[in-house]
Amino acid sequence: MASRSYGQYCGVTTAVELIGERWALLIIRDLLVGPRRYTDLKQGLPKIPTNILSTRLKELQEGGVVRRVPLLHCGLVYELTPYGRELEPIVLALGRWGFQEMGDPQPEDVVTADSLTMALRTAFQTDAAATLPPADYELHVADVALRVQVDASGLRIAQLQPAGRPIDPRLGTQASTSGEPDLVFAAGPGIRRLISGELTPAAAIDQEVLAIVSGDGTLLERFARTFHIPIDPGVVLVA
Amino acid sequence: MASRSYGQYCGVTTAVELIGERWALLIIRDLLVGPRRYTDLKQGLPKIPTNILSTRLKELQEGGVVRRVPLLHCGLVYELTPYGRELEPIVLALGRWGFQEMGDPQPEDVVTADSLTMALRTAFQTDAAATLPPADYELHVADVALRVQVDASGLRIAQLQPAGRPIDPRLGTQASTSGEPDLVFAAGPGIRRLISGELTPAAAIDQEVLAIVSGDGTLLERFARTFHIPIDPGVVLVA
DNA sequence: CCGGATCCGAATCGATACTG
DNA sequence: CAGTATCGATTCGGATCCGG
Repeated sequence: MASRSYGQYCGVTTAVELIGERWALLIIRDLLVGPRRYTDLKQGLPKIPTNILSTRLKELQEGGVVRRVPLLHCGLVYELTPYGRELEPIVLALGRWGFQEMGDPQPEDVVTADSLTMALRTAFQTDAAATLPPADYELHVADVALRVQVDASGLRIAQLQPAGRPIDPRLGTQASTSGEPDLVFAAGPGIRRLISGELTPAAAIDQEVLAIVSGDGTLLERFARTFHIPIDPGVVLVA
Repeated sequence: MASRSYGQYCGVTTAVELIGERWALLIIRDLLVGPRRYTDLKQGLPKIPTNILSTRLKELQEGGVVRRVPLLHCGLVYELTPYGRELEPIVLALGRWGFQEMGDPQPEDVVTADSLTMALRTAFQTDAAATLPPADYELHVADVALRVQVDASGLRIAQLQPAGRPIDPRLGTQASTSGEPDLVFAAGPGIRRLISGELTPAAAIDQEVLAIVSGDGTLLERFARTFHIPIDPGVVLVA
């Protein structure tokens, strides 16, 4: 099954042979959020053909990136190996890099819980979080709902069921959430322009990119400072 | 020509749509060394079909990653845009990640000047270079020859012609090299095991992984400390 | 429902040949 | 030097099917 070789003895080449096939890095992105069942991955990657998903999972296992873990009486999950988890900073950096040229969504584009979770991680500003007071948000984008807790020690994101309860904690990085969030707000894909700094929180509300559901709206300012990906001006000139 | 979309509105997805096609990241790796002609790229990627190379270059231009620059009376070169150059830390990190699972070379595998140049950059330890005295190496691997200059201010690598002179300075990141190197040595692909720390310099010479051509052999120790990618023990256990 | 395997047409890739 | 053109080999995508 040795994938088509590039014929070079080089670290970059080896990396690309391990994770460069179509869909592979998106599978890894989702697994960076937490272990996932085959079906979870399929739902999180709505356009992936099932044969491709199973082929990639097999290849990633052979490459030592992914591991298959049976759950007692509960099916099985795929998870990253320690080697696979070393890709986290790379995937986050790629997400930041791609963010700058995302443009506006295609009509067919969806936002999934895992992709939004990772997007928030890519945008997370550790130093801002360390200097600002803690905050506890509930964020709704399209039909995904996230509980986002920020304090000086870092970032914690839990995925909520449409109903409002966190999903299966067995599978999760999701620790149990407690109490009520300080701010609940809903946004569309235009939230990207809040994170890029193109829009202030006030402007975002004005343009109906974002709406406050409940809680202290002034926290949006803190949110925007905690999650931020500056657009490099050099990039815009080039594009 | 909009490449097959993954159907998600996400930074990682956008990044993979821009640079995730087969061969794209290897083209970028080579362009990170310096601007290159079409023919240079073809030689540095011996197994790439020419139609794929031209297709990728077109796509990378549309994506704002690569730029086509005519040279006065001298043909033209491709170079990274500022946006493309932002990929440097990502490609270096991928190279380090892949390095750990490179294993031994396939019989067909080649080592190119650009891939070796980038490999040295991935392995470069800034802090070791800052504390160690400067050094000036000439390194031969297979039929590529590099002049590698290290001092506290950083790393400079020039590609030498088989004859021994640096190649066309017009195209180069290659500044003119001066004087004689402190150490000239030749190695095979096993140099990887020196860089990983599996082999000491003495053992590398012993096993004929590496041979000193001229100069002060004790500098090999300094070389090994300057260029180092530790193998994560966790990885080995998993693999 | 979970975790895939199979089949088949469409698109892409790879190898070679050829051209301004 | 800098690519196109062509064409068979592979892979991908979409749908269906299957065993537990």
